[in-house]
Amino acid sequence: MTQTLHTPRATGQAAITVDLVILTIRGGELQALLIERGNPPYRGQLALPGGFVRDSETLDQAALRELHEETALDGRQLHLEQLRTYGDPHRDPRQRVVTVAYLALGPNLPVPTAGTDAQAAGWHPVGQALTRVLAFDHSTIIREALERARSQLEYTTAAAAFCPEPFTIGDLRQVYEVVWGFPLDPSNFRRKVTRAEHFLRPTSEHRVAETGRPAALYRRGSAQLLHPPLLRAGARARAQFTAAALR
Amino acid sequence: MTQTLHTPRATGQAAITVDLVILTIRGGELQALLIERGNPPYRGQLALPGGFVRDSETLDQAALRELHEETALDGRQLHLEQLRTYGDPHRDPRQRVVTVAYLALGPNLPVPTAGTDAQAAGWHPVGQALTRVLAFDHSTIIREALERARSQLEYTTAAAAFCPEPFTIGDLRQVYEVVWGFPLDPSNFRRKVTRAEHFLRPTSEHRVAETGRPAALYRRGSAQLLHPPLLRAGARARAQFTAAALR
DNA sequence: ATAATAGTGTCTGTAAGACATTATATA
DNA sequence: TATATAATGTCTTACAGACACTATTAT
Repeated sequence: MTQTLHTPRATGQAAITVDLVILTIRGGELQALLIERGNPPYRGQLALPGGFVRDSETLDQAALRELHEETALDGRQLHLEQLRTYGDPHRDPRQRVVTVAYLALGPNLPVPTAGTDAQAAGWHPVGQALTRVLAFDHSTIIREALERARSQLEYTTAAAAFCPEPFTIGDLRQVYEVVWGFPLDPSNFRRKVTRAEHFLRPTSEHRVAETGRPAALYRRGSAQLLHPPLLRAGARARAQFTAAALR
Repeated sequence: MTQTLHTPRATGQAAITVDLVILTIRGGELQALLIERGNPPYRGQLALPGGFVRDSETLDQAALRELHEETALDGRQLHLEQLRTYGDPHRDPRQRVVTVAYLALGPNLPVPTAGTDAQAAGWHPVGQALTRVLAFDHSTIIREALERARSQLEYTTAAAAFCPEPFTIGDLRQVYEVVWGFPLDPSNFRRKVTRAEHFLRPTSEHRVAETGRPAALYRRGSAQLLHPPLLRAGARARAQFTAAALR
């Protein structure tokens, strides 16, 4: 027990790692950063980036460090949160490894440099990533991360973490559409996010696109939570109805 | 890294425990199960129940086992979910201990038996528990657990886990009032929960109270999520307004 | 009758969904 | 001009908050 801990024994000892589900939007698609394993087990298979937690660092610090090693970004610009911990005794065939999974959302992240262990790292559309067999229990982790990300968009302002500043309301709407996988009404979406307090900070600038009226540019506001939430339920019902009508 | 793990080294090794925030409603108050530590460090201080994860069990199994050891209940009747993982390198002064915290919600749990390590276990109102200094980082854990529980009541049917079956709508409303800490309109609450699909399963029975009209009895329905959610925001705003008016 | 809680009904304000209309750019 | 996207406005529906009113028990 935490309370007694008379003697340090093998019981309860495990290696601690952090694994990162790093999501970004590239080419109008939601993509996740995956590495190709260079060593057994699961050699040659895709896996989430991650690594050991060092003796001197907190779990959050370990996640930030791994994030920096993989994407050369510091955590100040993006959304990073603990997702869940996975500790099945046989999730790693070699020894017991308990991994704390983190979810990171970032804007237009760069093509990753070659990993420190000469592992190829690259972006993969999450749709593909979900159908592939990943190493360890990483398929489960990425599936739960995607659901968390979708849910975060409902109740928080996390969607703005996907947008490089400054951004338009159209950019922000595209984030929702790509992550949720169905279209939103542009008019109602605008009304919703502009009325939410401190979600968007207006600028006086505009962006001239290839075509169409120039769009006003915004920056991220101070709000973390979205009140009231922007729920998928109604829109999803409509999308399902549409999908049913097409069958 | 999880991916390489060339050599088993000290780096990343830690003891793994589970800690439980077990909440129930007793005497119209939200209470948490705490143990009094019989050994240093933090001897004599209050702490969350918990213990080592065994080599052969999953994290969820460890939480269920500890729950059974502390309350003599199996997990089938109550709500149990992983809360968060705490791994500050100095959270335990003796060695590195990473703990996976769980949140358990149960109906009218019994007075706990003496702990296996002769530790006194007992129920404490969460309000008091929050003001006391608990062992380790358990004050943080219980604070985050309370916020999670309050949030769960908004988006899920978890409130019913606090009610011994069968229960009345008044019982269920009292759960919300006790956990959230402010009163709800009985009429609107009834409309909300009865219209939510598969939240409540009606029975043909009624309960005759000391006074007042007998109340219809319900059992928990199959729904896990509450659509649309029952948000604190509006009600909280009213409560704050009321509190402000009283000052 | 009175008190107390259960349960129903109604009015109002807010916000979401659907969709029409106007504004401003490029080709 | 046509086309595309931005931005505003309008109508309707769903639902929450407030609260009046009825129902059914015990004292």
